[in-house]
Amino acid sequence: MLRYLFNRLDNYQTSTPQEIDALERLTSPVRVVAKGEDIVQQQQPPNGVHILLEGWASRYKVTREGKYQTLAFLMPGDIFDLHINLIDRMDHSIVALTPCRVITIPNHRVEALYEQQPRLSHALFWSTLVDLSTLREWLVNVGSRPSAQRLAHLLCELLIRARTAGLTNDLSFELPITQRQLGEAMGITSVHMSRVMSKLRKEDMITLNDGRLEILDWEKLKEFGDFEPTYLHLDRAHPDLAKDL
Amino acid sequence: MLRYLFNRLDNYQTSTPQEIDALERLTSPVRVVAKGEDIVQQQQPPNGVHILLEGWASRYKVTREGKYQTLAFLMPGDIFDLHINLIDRMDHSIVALTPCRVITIPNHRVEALYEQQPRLSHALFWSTLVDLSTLREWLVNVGSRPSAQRLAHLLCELLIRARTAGLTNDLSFELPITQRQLGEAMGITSVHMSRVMSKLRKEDMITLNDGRLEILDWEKLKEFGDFEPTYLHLDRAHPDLAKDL
DNA sequence: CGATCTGTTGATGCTCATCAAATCCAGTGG
DNA sequence: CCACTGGATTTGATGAGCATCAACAGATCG
Repeated sequence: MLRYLFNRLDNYQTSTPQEIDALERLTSPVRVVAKGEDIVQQQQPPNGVHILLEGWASRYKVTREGKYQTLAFLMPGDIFDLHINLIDRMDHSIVALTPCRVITIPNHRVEALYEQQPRLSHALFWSTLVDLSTLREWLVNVGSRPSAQRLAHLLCELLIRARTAGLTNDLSFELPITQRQLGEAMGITSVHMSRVMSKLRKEDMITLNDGRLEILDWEKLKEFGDFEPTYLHLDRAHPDLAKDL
Repeated sequence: MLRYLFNRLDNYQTSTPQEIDALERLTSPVRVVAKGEDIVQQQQPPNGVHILLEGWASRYKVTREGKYQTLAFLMPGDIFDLHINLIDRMDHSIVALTPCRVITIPNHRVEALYEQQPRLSHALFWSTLVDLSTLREWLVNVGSRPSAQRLAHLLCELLIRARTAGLTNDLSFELPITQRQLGEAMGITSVHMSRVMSKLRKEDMITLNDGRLEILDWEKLKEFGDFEPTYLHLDRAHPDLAKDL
């Protein structure tokens, strides 16, 4: 059930069957969330740590002007809002971009996990730090790169992340996200997103059909998008992950 | 010595003299860093938790095109890179914007702190979560707001943060930051920054002389910048902090 | 099968970057 | 003490990048 999550954690350290078991026993029943529905809502008190088993989601905020800003894309195997229990109200929401299956570890059980599974806790902690450095890189992306490079950078990141979870097939993976949603992540409109996407297509870097992205020329896309995967901190267990593509 | 830090932590919970003492005993000697010099450098292994005693600094990254993107401004009392020890190399740098005085808690002593001072650890943890939600808000700012509102929003945030550390005098505080540096934080050039700044001045929202910012009309600036301080999570100890201005 | 959502393309205009030049100021060395 | 230098700020002119508005085609769905 937690296959994708542990695939990802393997990039930090290999988990033991006991640890996998310990984590599974702490979780609540699976919650099914329909596309478009909020998994976590702004203003609500945080109720625990969530793990996305299936589907894609996005963390977002809305400005007074009604503009949506996506703060992160969440894919199967992602664990989110670890350690959020010190805050009394969520300052953002998380919405299901596709039908999702989610499990939750209630706050009171998280403490037990820290005490009883320190090694696993470190791995989860590591994944939180990766989320944080990814957020920093997004700010660099939105603040400092022109839109075409911004998209190229994002697609590189999503490929690597999908790959660490075991969601890829060579250089392609399911990307069930609309151009409008991609635009909301990068601070551009869906109209401009369409133009930028077609540029990457015309230059033979990618194809995107039926919600499946295929990267045709990894080196070119990586170079064009100024993508340096060091911020994903994968080199502890697999130093060459981004190289052997 | 840690006055500003504990002022800020007071927004979460009041620390006991014993806790203040415990933290002070863990720190290394004060390090003096010249203006323009890096306090923490990209590629280096993280060497511990840092506390800024005096001066301002910025967390930043540089793109291949040579553009600087500021990820955070650090002011006296800020503690940074808590829990960073799980990552093997820094993915960004921190530079002193003014002459700075910094102390460091080495990694091996941080563990002891967690064990011996759980209550204090929670407070430090809380400040890390606030940094994280501040980063999210920066992404919203850069990705979704026009430049004048972006600046207004940033200035509101800086006032509140300076205020929680005890660095303000009514509605004014030392802001020893050039317009170029402000621009690098918001993804605009220094030329455009100058125009935007003069707009806020002309509309009688602020003055900025000799490195001191004064907010002339808090309500107007807040409204204009779409500033909602909930993301700073100050309402646990002082629900009205942003209101009683 | 109409209704809605998504993606595409064209036309137009605004925001901000870029280039350039002038002013101001702090620091430096003669 | 003053000339010189380099950084910070300001203002103007021009152009690039992206938003906005609009129209349409294809896909999806109740």
